[in-house]
Amino acid sequence: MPESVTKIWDKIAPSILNHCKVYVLKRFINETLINFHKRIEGLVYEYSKKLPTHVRESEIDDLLTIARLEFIETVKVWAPSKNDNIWMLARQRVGGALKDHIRYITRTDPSRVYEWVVDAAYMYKTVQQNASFQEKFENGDQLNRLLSTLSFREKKVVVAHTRSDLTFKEIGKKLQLSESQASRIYKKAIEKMRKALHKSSL
DNA sequence: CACGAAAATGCCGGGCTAAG
DNA sequence: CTTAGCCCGGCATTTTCGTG
Repeated sequence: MPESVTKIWDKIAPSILNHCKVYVLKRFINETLINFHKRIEGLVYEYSKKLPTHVRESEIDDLLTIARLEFIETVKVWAPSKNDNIWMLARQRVGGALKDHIRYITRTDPSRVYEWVVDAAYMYKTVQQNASFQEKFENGDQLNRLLSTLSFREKKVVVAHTRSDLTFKEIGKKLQLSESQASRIYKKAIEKMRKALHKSSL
């Protein structure tokens, strides 16, 4: 293609693309959403796992709606010439939208969200399915009891990762282990705690 | 001690997110 | 959108354990 033609094309391409998008969105919006429904839902679900149970239950529908809307927004701004895989971009933006929403409700009504990340990452991993866990956990010795079921090394890894916020790589360095080994020990420890908790709740 | 099973470990490559 | 860093699991290898 001669240079002049390329130049013209560059100039009109965006608007052509735009017309296509508008058309497709109008015509096939439902199909598109169905196509991505599983992934969007999965994303929302994953994100909601980080939240306290009562927040998750009251917000999950809103989050789903927000996710869908943001996905549509993403289609509008998507530039296929840069990356033909829209999901890469969509996941990022949808995730951001979810966070914004949580931030928003936190500002509006702080009592609805309780400080979840700070001190207790493992609590959520440990008790996702156990709704009554919050009451039990209010006395901290439940935690101590669970920690006592772990070996010295496991305790060290769990505390380092949750409380001190170290990466597995750093923990590994400290304890003369590889990153993956630290990861596995951590996972095993969490599993152990989960089982212990489940047992004691019966 | 010898040998096979089971557990622990390290490397590597892929998926995912946060930051740029 | 791209990149860098993190986590994780599969696979191969080493170490530990249990038994004759």
